[in-house]
Amino acid sequence: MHANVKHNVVPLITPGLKVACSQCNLRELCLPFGLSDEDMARLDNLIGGGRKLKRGQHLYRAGEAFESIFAVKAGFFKTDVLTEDGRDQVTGFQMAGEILGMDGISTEAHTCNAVALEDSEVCLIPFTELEMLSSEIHSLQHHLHKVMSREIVRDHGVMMLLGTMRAEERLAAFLLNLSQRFNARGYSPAEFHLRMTREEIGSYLGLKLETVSRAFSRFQDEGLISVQQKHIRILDIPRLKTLLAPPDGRLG
Amino acid sequence: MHANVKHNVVPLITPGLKVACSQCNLRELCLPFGLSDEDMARLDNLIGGGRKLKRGQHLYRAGEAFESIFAVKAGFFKTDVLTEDGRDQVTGFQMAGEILGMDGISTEAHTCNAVALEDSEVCLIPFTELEMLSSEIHSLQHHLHKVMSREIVRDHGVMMLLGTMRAEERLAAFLLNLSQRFNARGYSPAEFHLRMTREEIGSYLGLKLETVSRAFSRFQDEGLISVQQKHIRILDIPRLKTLLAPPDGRLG
DNA sequence: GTAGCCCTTTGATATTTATCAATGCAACTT
DNA sequence: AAGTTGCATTGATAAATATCAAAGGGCTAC
Repeated sequence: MHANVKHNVVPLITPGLKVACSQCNLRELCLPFGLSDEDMARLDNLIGGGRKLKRGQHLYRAGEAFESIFAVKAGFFKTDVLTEDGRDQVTGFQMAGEILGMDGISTEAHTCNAVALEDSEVCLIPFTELEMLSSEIHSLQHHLHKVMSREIVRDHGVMMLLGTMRAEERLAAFLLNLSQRFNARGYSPAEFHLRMTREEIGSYLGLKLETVSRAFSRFQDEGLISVQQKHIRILDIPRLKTLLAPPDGRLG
Repeated sequence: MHANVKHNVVPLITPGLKVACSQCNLRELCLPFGLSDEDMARLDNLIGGGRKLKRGQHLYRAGEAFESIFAVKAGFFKTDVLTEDGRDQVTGFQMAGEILGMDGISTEAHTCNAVALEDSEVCLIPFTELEMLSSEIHSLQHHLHKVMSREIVRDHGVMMLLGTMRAEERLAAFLLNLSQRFNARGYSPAEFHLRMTREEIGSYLGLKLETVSRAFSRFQDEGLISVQQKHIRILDIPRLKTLLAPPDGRLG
């Protein structure tokens, strides 16, 4: 009775196998998107072996030298930024097929922490080698740029969320985003298991954990979702979506 | 009596001249950073002529086809995202030497609007050509990646601001950020002219314009700054910085 | 030069979210 | 199996910010 329930075809994870983009079920979501077989073989060649992490382990920490980016092969991560004065902001949650570590390129050092929220596995992509290969393979270069750009666009979405939405709107947006991403990976969009705590959700959404908890309870009372600890079932996706679009709209 | 007052050497703008990275005073802040003379000449060659914009004009709009990124040569811009339901979030303010438009790479269409907040000039950098050239010039490729990564890091900083700071902290961070960027361009870090309205500041900071106005007034009452409409003079930078670091610290 | 408009400021009040506190639940350990 | 610990829920209250409203100031355009 545990989420996530597979609801259709795509077999997702083949744990224990040697990393190889050409064999990976995530290739359409990940860096090798659109490469020819030949080019994919060259990419395979530069990608370092996979690395497994236990829940709670850091993939990298702020300040560490930047050498690679990472593709999530299985599992679930959070990234967060910590300032000297003790502020802590979760900047994202990453799942299979998503790329981690691009923040480190600018300063040659990671600027945030990446932590596995469940037992996970990543592919290691040495960045200098990736740049070299992408000079030769135009579609790889372009796709890398798209991935980085997509991250910028995603960040703008988070700014929108933090800057303009109230607590329940933020949580609705968060749930719908997770739902859509699980769906894209062949999991149920309606029923899933949260890997993060209320506090981590709160940090991501700019809310306190109590506020997150209350919003969950309210959604449950209203029949939008059912919540049992970390197990979420979305009962009414359309109505959840309407929470994001104020009916009359502060359209000023 | 108008800001911004030049406080040292760097002559910044040479309006009317043909764009040429090799002649540009911004080259150390901008894309050609670190290129040899020869490579810079090649970059010169691909950069389309400059484009001038009057205050209020759009450089691009969300939905338009993406073809180029832009380097701000002179002036001041804002970028904002608008959703169907009427939410409006300013995602950044850009000044000389900064790059605009990288959000458009991922979908081949711009995802936000860029508007000149004063009469401005940009260099047009056709992206396909830039990719081709950067395949050949490794340092250009790497610097482009750094610029994109820097944008991601900047966005994380904004998330931190929106997610963890209260109104006065946000405004202090905003002013200190502007101060530092003006300083880096040879302008006074203590005295400058805001190009944006209180509402635009508020949108960027996730606050209502009245809250921004009150925070300005409070800072003035406390002798931290002097405000006269859009003219800002920072009187006590160190004390403004302490506003960002809560003395005891919510260091939980 | 002047009228009009937009921007800004300030006050009073309402709303939202945080804080403080206590209890309950569940998984993990021993 | 019981105890421990961390996580989640819920309630009462406080604090922060938004909203509504009105008036003043400065810039722009005519």
